[in-house]
Amino acid sequence: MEFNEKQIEILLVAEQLFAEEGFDGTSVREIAKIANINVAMISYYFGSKEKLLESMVVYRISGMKLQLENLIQENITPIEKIDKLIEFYIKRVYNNRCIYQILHFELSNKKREINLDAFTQVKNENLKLLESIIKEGQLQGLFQPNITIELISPTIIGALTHFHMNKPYFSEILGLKSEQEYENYVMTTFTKHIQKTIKALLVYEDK
Amino acid sequence: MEFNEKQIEILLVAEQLFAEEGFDGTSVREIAKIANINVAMISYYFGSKEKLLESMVVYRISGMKLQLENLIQENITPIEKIDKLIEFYIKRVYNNRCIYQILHFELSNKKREINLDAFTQVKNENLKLLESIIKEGQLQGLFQPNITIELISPTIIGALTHFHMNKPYFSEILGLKSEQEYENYVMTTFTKHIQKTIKALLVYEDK
Amino acid sequence: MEFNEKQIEILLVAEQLFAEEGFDGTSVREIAKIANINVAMISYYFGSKEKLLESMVVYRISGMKLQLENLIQENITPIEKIDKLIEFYIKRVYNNRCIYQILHFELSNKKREINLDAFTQVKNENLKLLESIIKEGQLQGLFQPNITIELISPTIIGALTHFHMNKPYFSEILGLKSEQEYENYVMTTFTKHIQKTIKALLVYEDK
Amino acid sequence: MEFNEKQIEILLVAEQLFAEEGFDGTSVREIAKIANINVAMISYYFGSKEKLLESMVVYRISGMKLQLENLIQENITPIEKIDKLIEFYIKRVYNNRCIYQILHFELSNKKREINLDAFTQVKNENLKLLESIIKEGQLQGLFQPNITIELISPTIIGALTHFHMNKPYFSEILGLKSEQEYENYVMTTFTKHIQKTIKALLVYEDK
DNA sequence: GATGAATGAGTGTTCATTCAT
DNA sequence: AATGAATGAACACTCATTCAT
Repeated sequence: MEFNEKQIEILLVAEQLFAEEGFDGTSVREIAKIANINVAMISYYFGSKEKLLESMVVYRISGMKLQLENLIQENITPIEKIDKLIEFYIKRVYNNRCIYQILHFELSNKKREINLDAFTQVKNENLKLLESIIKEGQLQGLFQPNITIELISPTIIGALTHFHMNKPYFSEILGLKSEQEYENYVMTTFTKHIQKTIKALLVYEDK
Repeated sequence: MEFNEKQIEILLVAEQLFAEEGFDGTSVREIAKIANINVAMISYYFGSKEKLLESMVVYRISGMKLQLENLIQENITPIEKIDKLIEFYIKRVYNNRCIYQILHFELSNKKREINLDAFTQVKNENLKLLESIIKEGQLQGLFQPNITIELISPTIIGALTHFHMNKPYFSEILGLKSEQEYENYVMTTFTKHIQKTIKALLVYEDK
Repeated sequence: MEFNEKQIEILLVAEQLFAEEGFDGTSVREIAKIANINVAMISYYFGSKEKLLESMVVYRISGMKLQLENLIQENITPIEKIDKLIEFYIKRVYNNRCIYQILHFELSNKKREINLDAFTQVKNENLKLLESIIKEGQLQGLFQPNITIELISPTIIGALTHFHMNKPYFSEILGLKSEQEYENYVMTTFTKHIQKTIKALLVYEDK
Repeated sequence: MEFNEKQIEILLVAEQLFAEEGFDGTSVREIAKIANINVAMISYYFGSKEKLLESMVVYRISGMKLQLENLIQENITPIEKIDKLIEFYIKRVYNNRCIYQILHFELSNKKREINLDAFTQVKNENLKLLESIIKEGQLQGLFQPNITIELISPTIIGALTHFHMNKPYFSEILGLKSEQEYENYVMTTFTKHIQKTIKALLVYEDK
């Protein structure tokens, strides 16, 4: 599916609004007003408000697929790979934070039924990649056995999501005064914290 | 603020619906129907739908306050305290998962402005308690210095929240076939994973 | 099902509008405006526009049921019974001409699916009554055999309906200048014409 | 007014839809989709949806005009003429049942104002022809005097129209299982019933 | 001559809330 | 104290039509 310029503009406006006010909390009129188009255009272009959301998912996920394959190829240690993977992961979630937030909500919303196969596929690929890195590390005797690999990804994304959802609170206690400072914190201190946490987990010998 | 029996029933019904379908996705008629009361009761008892949400927050948080004070008193090692704290923490979030989920989204919703002072206060107390434990451990040379204490709590809650939001996905890949199995997994494997992760972080010596 | 005063007022307004402008050609706002009520009342009272129509049918048909049973009991000749039946029949259709017109249309409209069991029942009862009168006449040697009884009723109603649908045309060529004159024509000349027609059919010996 | 091939195709599609779902119940998009043309074509070719209807009337009526003139010329008895006229009449209405059904309702619709002069003209010609046949029969002493000639035509068309509008009901009670059986019934039993009815009326001596 | 894009007005319905009792 | 009736505003969506090309 391909989108024209006007459609993409609508998608971007809608994405921000959905993230800020929720899907149900956003009216098509609001979207139309901000996107500077006629209300009817949304039905015209996407069919319905729900289909607009689906198109949004398609649009965003199509831009997430590839990219990280070459990460594992590089001739670096598993530890470094983990660092790189986490950095890449956090960047991706942060850059796509709107759609992540929207889906985060709609996923847990029993009412809506969106086709999330593409999204699940992305998650599965991530999981497989992570698994291969960890197994490589375990073979080399660097990582401990008995790692619940499936819970690593939610630890990373969950921490970031929670942090971001409570942005005002954390900005306050961490003294982050601008959007720039906040983003900088995520990309440095926060990323390092997560990297350290996961690496610690991997090498930590439980009694 | 105190609530009578009928009000509490409304709060419980509304809590579940808000969690399942979102605040905007739930109509007062729906609540009234399930709670078996007249629609007008909601405005009558709480003033408005928004104030109902605020009352819900007050009601739930008032039941969260105290409790953990005596945790730190016990004559056990900081490591054991961390274990206990995390277990307690996960249990609390899991048992109050509905209100957590609701707040998770309403917090990040620019439209809504709920008074969250009580909630912030709880978070601050948690943070202080965690801080005192970690500092105790650091003094005893058990924990590393340079821990970003503020990011530990979001790591715990974030992981759990994310896990729970993607319940269908994780139930699938982990083979959890019933509600009971799922809850059991959270209380054992998941809890151990988080405990291990945080303890690893605290003792892990970064190069 | 029972209707209160306000509901009946809405039904009457809607009936006239549906008859004049068709179901699809009438908006609920138009009904609300003329009935001097809020638009939301229609959904509130009847559930939807379609259910309003169904209620209208129920309301009108419930007033049609009984009545004619005693017609056949009277100790008069079959010929006189036919006269009485036709007069009664024309009066009933004419007095309920709005709902007849509406149903006439909606019946033949593939889109709509209204529950017409009650209406069908009325038709069947009419048919049975007519049948018994004609058979009585045939037994007495007054009426010819080989009457297609099922086609008598459509001849009567069809003629009246067609006449009424083309009211402007017939008023013109028959010089009926007022509503009163028109109604008077229906009740006298038209009725006599139909009575004569049906009686002729019943006694007419085909070669 | 002349129509090109494409216009005629649109008219035919629209005619069927208008008959099936009513004028207001049919959208131009629906017509365009089925006729496999662009939506804008309808406004482009006909000016508007309403003018499309008017064109349809013009188109259909132009094909109805002549034809029956030679019926009366033939050297047959008035009775036979009546039979022929009714047969011709029923065939014509049946073959043009779509436009008849449409007009049936739009005529009685106060909203719409279609130019029906051509249609009225056809009706007047029919009336005149019928009148001349009956007067011929009366002169020959075959028909009774005191016939309300204007009510004969509505009796014929009305009966057929009513029968057709209630097609499902009559198909049911008459055991007509296919379109073919139905049409056959109209052309034989129904036609004979009407012929018999009208002839009976004409020769019937009222007490 | 013909059409895809776009529009403003209108559709039926649902919303949270208020009012009279 | 409690509620059924009622309301105006808003909802997503569809309509016939127009316009630029």
